Amino acid sequence: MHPEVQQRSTRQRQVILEEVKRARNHPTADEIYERVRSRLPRVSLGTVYRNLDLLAANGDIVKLVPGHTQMRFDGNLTEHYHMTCVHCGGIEDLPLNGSENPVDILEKVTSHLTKYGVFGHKLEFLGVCAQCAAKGLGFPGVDAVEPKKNGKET
Amino acid sequence: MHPEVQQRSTRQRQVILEEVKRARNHPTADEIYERVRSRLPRVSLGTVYRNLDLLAANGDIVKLVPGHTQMRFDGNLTEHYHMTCVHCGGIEDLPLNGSENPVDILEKVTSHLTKYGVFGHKLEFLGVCAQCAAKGLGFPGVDAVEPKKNGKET
DNA sequence: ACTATTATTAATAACCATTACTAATTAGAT
DNA sequence: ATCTAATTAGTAATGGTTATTAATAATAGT
Repeated sequence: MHPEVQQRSTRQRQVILEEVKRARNHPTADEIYERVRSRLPRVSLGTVYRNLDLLAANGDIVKLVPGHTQMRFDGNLTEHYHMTCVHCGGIEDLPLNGSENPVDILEKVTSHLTKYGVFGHKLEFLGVCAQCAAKGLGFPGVDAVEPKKNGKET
Repeated sequence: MHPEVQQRSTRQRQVILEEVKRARNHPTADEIYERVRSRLPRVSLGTVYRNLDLLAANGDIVKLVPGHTQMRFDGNLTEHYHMTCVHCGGIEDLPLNGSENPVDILEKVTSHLTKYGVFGHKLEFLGVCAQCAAKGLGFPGVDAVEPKKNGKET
């Protein structure tokens, strides 16, 4: 390909990498920013963002990207699954015949990866972490609903 | 419980519901806004957002919420799975013993729902929709990388 | 129908995570 | 030591969503 853009080794970059490696909690960019700032007080937030992306592109760290960024709405109330297009971010229903549970679906899809343009999946579990459980927070709907500023529902 | 907040029937709300029901493409809030605006030109974007949430709370439509909003970073390069806490949004590794593929994991987890605070999962497939495929876009990394304004990697 | 109450609205400002911009700095090659 | 382009700090801009507020309008009670 084209001549590779040579990458320089900066103190900022190596500290950012160290802090991500050290963190045990899948930190956000601003969490990394704070950690780095305690060592390099003049570091810029933009520098942190740029290097996190760069390090992820290098494969030194992993960037956890949500399946989609904007909220989307569905008038179809029947249980079904979705496919997010990695190009346009659009969501469409995944036509699945005769499967009723996620395990069956996953098996079916992973065995016919190329059909419907599917080449992978995002699997994410929902739950309550130990820290929140310790605060008495339980499963949503089951226990008390945490107070909202406005009394609005999610 | 407390006296239910009575809900009024407004033209805006019913049009918004109609448009979500009619849409075939899991529209975003601003897409709904545009559709509604063609029928009610003076509708406000805030009204659309508020009613979408309200309709979703009523169970009339479904709100597709991304697993997490902020980007997160992981220094652990070994393949593993994550759990998003529905309360704090934090991500933690899911301790799984002896499983190596998502199917096994899903089976294990869904059969021990209460363990580790897991009560559900988000399953999202990644692929290329028909529209993008028609434009010649293929799987990322396999075909041409779409041009970025800045030449930056994701 | 009339009024009172209060949910709802339009309009706009605020918010927050992320990205873009720009002039100054600095790593690394010559 | 010098040169050059990658990188930075600082800051502005962006985009999706939420909050605020005064005006409007849906419903219950009369």
